[in-house]
Amino acid sequence: MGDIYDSTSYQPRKSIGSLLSRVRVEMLAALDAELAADRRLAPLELSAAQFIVIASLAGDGRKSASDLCKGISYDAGAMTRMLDRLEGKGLIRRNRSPEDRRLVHLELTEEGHAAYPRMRELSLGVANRFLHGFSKAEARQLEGFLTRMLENAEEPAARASA
Amino acid sequence: MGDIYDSTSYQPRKSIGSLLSRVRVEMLAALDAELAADRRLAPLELSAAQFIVIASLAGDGRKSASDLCKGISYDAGAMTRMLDRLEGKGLIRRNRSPEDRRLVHLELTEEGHAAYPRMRELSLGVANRFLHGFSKAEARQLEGFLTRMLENAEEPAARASA
DNA sequence: TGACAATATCAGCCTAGGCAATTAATATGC
DNA sequence: GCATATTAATTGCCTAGGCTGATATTGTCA
Repeated sequence: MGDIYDSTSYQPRKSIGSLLSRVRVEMLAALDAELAADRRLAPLELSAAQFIVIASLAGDGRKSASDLCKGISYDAGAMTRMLDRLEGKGLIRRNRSPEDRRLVHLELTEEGHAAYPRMRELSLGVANRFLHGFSKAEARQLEGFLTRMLENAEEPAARASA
Repeated sequence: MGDIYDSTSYQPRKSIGSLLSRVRVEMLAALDAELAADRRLAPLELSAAQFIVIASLAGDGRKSASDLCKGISYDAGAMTRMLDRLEGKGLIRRNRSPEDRRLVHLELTEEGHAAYPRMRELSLGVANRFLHGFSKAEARQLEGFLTRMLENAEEPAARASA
């Protein structure tokens, strides 16, 4: 249960952090390419980031902008502008909440709902491609590892291994 | 060996891609925080991205800018500017190659070499913190999973699962 | 050798996220 | 009730990466 990396053998460029970043870059690039190549979705010029927002809204109906930010650790200012773009494309709608007028409730438009299944399908294809050769058990294990790393992130800098 | 995710159960926000992005964000933020908090390194105002470049140069001596770009899939234009910054901080040196005058050989300055061990130490601490509770076998397994995903990225869009 | 392709670096423009300050609305404490 | 704190959304400013084209240098091929 001790430290995983030690001072003599640790190679930053080959560590899990670097690998993670590179895999992420490749997955995002792959999804962007799919979104740009799809005949139906190409005109919308969607990015992977925008897909995540739409997927969040497609999941459980009505959310506020700040809910989204918390959910995907995204800057609030950047979120405002992303919502501007998605609204401009006619994929989402903003509604001031009557109960709490600070809030803006977000929902997919009909067009957003119509486009989502295809987006989800492309995303699924990319995920499966990157997991090619994995058994289902391995994939679940990987999910578990990443989840545990996220939980470890919560702990406020426990000053491990000075 | 079939697909990992299927159309009925796939939840984009909870898939490996999303998890990966979130873990990466947290790790980068943690490293940025460490770099900013360290008494010795704080004046250098280093970012996690800059650390990766320095780590690459600290590894095996002399590389060119394009070598770096290929190694970490980074834009060439962005690399030029990052090297400008690192040169401005006195951490690296540029040398036009005499053999091939298109190339710029890069190397750490004395100050760069002096600062690197501490940077590496902080990075190691962050990595170990995120892997808290992992056995060494699990960590190796995770490295293997990510490496396999990277290899899967190579295949030019095999049109899996249309 | 000479035309043309390829490569490395760099500079300009665009996009987009992070941060700080602002505004509006609500919650809290006295 | 009123002053203060808190929260949500927004805006402006800054930074930094991605893309395109320009320039210099080298490789290729006839």
